Amino acid sequence: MHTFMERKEALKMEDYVMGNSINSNSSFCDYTGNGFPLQSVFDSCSEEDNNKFSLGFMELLGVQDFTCPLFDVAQQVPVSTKMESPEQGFNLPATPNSSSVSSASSEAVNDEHVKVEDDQDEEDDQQKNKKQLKVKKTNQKRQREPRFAFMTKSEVDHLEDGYRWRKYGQKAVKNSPFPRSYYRCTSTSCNVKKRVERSFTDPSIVVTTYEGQHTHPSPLMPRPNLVGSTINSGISAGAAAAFSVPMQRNTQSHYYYQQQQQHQHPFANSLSSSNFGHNGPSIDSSFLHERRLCTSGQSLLKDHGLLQDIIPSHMLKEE
DNA sequence: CGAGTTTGACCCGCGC
DNA sequence: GCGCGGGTCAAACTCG
Repeated sequence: MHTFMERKEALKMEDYVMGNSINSNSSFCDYTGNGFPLQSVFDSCSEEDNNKFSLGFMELLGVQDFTCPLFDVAQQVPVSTKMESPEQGFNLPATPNSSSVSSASSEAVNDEHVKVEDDQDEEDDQQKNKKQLKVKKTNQKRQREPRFAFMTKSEVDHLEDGYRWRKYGQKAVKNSPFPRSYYRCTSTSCNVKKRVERSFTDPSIVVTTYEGQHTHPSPLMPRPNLVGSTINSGISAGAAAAFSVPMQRNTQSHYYYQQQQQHQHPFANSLSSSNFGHNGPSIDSSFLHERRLCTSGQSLLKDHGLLQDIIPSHMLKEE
């Protein structure tokens, strides 16, 4: 946990990636190729997911139409394992009980089954736990929450975003001297996770990946629904709350607000400036264009404005 | 003492 | 099938 002063100091450093070291030192492809795969940015990308994405996660962002074509890259999760409907998927709070009906139900059944089996051998508690874990994993693995990643130039790894996080893991990242930290929202029944890692191409850049949606208001942001309006963009408050992008809070609102005024929040800027949330077709084509260019993997990053903060790296490529 | 962090071990998916 | 890497768990530890 960083003190306010530390945060403040760090935030002074905060300078959304655009026009900064990343594009000067490396392309996004370089970047994503180093411990931050494209799918990690937005990896809910199957055709089916695209629909869900557009109806759920991106709906939260106020974006619908542009998502499908945008996020069909690098999809790795089998379609059949994903949420069965938007209502069961991204639209619902990412709680263990509701993240996926199919998952939750099957999980419960399997858990029960496993328990019955293992009760025969009481000494096998550990094994039992592992079994349950295994079952859980096999069922949970399939469903992936939509992820949202953005990069921030900051000296501190863990950016304050209004939510409380508990670190549950840290892993060394291949090809990177910087470890990746795993955080979970401390609120019970809220299984939002985030990963924080530092770009090794530019150690001053922190890559934060959010996964899931908060099922509760920010403990440090008593009226989260005001955030959306404050941002003055197409982004919904739900999206802001869901992905808890570092933004203004009561305790640090002034600075954050200034950040937003000067740089604008990545969400705010990119979304509003791109007609996010208005189902505008224009954004679709432009993003599509970017994405195509990106997937071609040829171009260098240019200044997209703040889009670079929230748009997956593969979308940030530009001719 | 509770909440959060650290860290080694484990599991799983994926690529070869 | 095997090895690697990502993601998670959970015991031990730290801190307030």
